[in-house]
Amino acid sequence: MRITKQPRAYRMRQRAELVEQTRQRITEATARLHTTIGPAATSISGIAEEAGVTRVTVYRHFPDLDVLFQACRAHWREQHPPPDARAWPAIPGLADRARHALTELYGWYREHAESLYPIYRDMTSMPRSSQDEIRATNAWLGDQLVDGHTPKGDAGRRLRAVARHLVDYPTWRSLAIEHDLGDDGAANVGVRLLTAMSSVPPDEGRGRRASSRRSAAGGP
Amino acid sequence: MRITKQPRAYRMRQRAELVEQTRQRITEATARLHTTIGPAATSISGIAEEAGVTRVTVYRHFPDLDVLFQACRAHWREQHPPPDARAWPAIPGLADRARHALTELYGWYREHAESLYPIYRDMTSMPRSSQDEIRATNAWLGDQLVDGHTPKGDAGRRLRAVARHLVDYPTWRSLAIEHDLGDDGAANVGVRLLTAMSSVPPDEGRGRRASSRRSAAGGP
DNA sequence: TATTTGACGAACAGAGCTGTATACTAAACT
DNA sequence: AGTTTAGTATACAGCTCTGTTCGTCAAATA
Repeated sequence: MRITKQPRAYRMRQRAELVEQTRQRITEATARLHTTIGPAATSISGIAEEAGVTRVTVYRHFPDLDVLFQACRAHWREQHPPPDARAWPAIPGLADRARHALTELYGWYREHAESLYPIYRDMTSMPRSSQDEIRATNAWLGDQLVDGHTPKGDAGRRLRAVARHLVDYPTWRSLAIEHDLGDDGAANVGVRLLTAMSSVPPDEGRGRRASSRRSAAGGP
Repeated sequence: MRITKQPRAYRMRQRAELVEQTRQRITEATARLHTTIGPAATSISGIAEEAGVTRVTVYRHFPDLDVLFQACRAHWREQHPPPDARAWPAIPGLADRARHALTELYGWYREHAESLYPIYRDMTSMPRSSQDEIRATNAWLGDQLVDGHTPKGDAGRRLRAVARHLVDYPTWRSLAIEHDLGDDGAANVGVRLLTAMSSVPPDEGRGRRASSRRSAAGGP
């Protein structure tokens, strides 16, 4: 170890690249395991083996598991881009938007049903940070679905709650797969529910509060 | 060991009782663990310790884990009887019945929210037999909810699917807790959805209706 | 060419769980 | 009073995982 002020200039051009490749292999191995056996059954040893690397190497690259999990999720989503929910609010009618959005989203869920399954199943065995990230993403999705259609009071809160419930992967799975409605069937249920909810009497929710029009709701 | 035809009369009056007590302690210990740390984290060692018994004793009483799990569930449900869904079909109107049934059921879920949580969370780590039992119970609950209101074709199938979705514990949890609708709010959503579904045009189910594909780019 | 360093290989000590086997104890039984 | 047996205590051998340390190798680098 050097204690000199200028500890010798060392740039690592190609070196850095190799290092990055190793990091990638670890990240990808983790993603592969998370989407098959699931996070709960994924051990450091397993990751190392899957990546063709020593356990020590994994520890070196990711002393903090949270970082690995985040990198893993980021990598996977980059390779499997979800529908662009930012475009949803452009569709004015709630029913139209819901039909479009849910069809799009449920299609994506269907496409990656197997991969996403272990993730949601093992949610609680993941670090808090990852859980929060997933939950935030989901909440944002729901908000995009009803943005501009949520009145100020409880009616708005209820509609948003239902929207968030509908965009959740487990909800899709329950409707479309477990109860055999299929993607279209599940989407129709969602549309029906949202339109039905948007005309709920104001006293039907958690408390009582008047309903008005207009609202905003933004993304994270 | 005796090989006589009549291998010595041995009745075990009080003995049998003590044995049964031990079995009970094991069953209760298992229930306690399942409803706290969850089935996935419940080891034989843990059960033995919790029951104040040796591992060997657990093995002796329950060579088959499935049997233990079933006994455990039966015991718990006996101590915490769920609403009597057999009474539901007596209520003629779908909306009325749904309101009554869901309020009752969701109240029970609320009461045992903490206990049921680990069970459903760790569903997949339980023996198939237990999973099937739970699923069957749920399906039956849903059927009671819409019994007599299901037309012959797809419309009936869809309504039943929605009903089964609504009586599922995870659905309650998602609506009432995760998305903060509370029990009443969740029940109202259920009623709304069921009544909305019972008037769905017959072509809206699993049928066609093409969908736009993905639009790339990610959310947040 | 001499230096740096990422990755390897091997080992350590520890933890927890599994299933099986043994001999012993004490209480319930006939 | 003698027999049966549920439960104990203890041990074995096996498996997987954890986190850390240390010496070595080879390739990228100045």
